[in-house]
Amino acid sequence: MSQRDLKQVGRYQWEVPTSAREGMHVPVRILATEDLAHDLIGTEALEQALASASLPGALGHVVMMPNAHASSGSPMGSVVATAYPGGVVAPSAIGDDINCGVRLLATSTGADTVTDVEALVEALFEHIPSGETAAPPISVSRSDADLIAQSGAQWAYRRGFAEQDDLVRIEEGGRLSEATLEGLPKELKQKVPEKLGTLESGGHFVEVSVVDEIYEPASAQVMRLTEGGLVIQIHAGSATFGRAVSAHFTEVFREARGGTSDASEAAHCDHEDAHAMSYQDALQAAANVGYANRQLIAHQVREAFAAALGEEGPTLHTVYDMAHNMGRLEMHQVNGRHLRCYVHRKGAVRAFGPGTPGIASPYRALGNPVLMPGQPGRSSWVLVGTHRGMSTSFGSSTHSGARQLRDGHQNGTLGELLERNGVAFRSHRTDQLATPVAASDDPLTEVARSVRGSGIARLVARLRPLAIVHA
DNA sequence: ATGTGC
Repeated sequence: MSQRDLKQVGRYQWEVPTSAREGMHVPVRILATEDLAHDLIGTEALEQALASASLPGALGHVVMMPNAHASSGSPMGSVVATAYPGGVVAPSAIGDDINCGVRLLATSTGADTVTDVEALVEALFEHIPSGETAAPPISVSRSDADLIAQSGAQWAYRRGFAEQDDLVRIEEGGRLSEATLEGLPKELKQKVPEKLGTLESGGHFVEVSVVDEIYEPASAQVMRLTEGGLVIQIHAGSATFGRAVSAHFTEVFREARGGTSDASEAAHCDHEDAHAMSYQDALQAAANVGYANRQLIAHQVREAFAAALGEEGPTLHTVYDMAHNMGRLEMHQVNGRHLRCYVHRKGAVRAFGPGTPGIASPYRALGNPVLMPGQPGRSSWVLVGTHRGMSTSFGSSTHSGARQLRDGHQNGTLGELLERNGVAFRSHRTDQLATPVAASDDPLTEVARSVRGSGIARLVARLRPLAIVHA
């Protein structure tokens, strides 16, 4: 495929036709500025998107987000919808860390009330386990495993780690109802309590930020956001369990095909197959572990605030909590027909437009809240889903406002960036601060401009980091 | 994204 295959189909939309590669059932649509779209030509990420468009039963088009990058199977930052029934489910189009996602908490007080940021980041670092030896901050018994898998964040509520108000503002109420651990190998079930309530040892983080700019005051108010207000983002997943589920079913699906399939081909399974149904149940269980995990971390954040700031400390309300690696059965308009679609979102979030069924009740009329963390040390965004996104991206937006670092575009390290921007930082890993970062300090990144320009979500607020606890 | 892996 060459540049000639990339056709502009909208101001921020580019399409690679099915003729670009043998076996494609649908085109690939890139939602990006011209620069970002052209940067994808010749990349492994685009090859992976073309392969995703070849999955049996693929519908409409494969969506590539502006910051899509190569992963295993489908690109991180892509949406693949398949016919249900008639199509397939592919774990690698969902992502290994099932229900990796983001929670946003907001306070009713201004960020300026926190005078000692160092003490706060220290308290967060102490209360939220991370690193290779991280263990759950509370006792999680083996018998908790089934409850966590079946009831997600609602398990946390019953154990006193959540408020009713939290549950209302978590996607799906923090609980998917078809989840079960039945039929899974014992070693796999044992993973559930292992790292619950921890940031593990990778790219996850807790970030304290200030609401730096509000683009839509009325929407911001519904989302409990005020200019200058203190907010907290939690980025975490299903605490090793999701990866175990993904690995297990990738193997199950490969074996079911006689083990003959090319290892480079994404493992997949017909939706009607019993193996796919078992996978769906385990997928929901892993998603519930993710919701429970972020709820438990949110509880620890509250404990840390109380420890650092005492009685004068702010109350932390949940704004929203959403998955960015997940698969769901949904209804969508595809080429004028209302169809049941199985929507794989990998590095992509649900961003339903106003009034769409399935949106958490406080936001039903507004539209699906979208949480888009940026690169550590730089801006993050809160957005809201649109009607336009329903037809453009199966009601999806990207999970990150950070663009991929291109060769030759690095300028210094994360440590220098944090120093320059006055961001407090704690991590068990000494190598994190040496991570190379991009040169651009433009607060409205090209990714955010691409999302806004393509119309899949509207910007509500921009967040500026004050302190980060990084895994 | 991660007690990666060729």
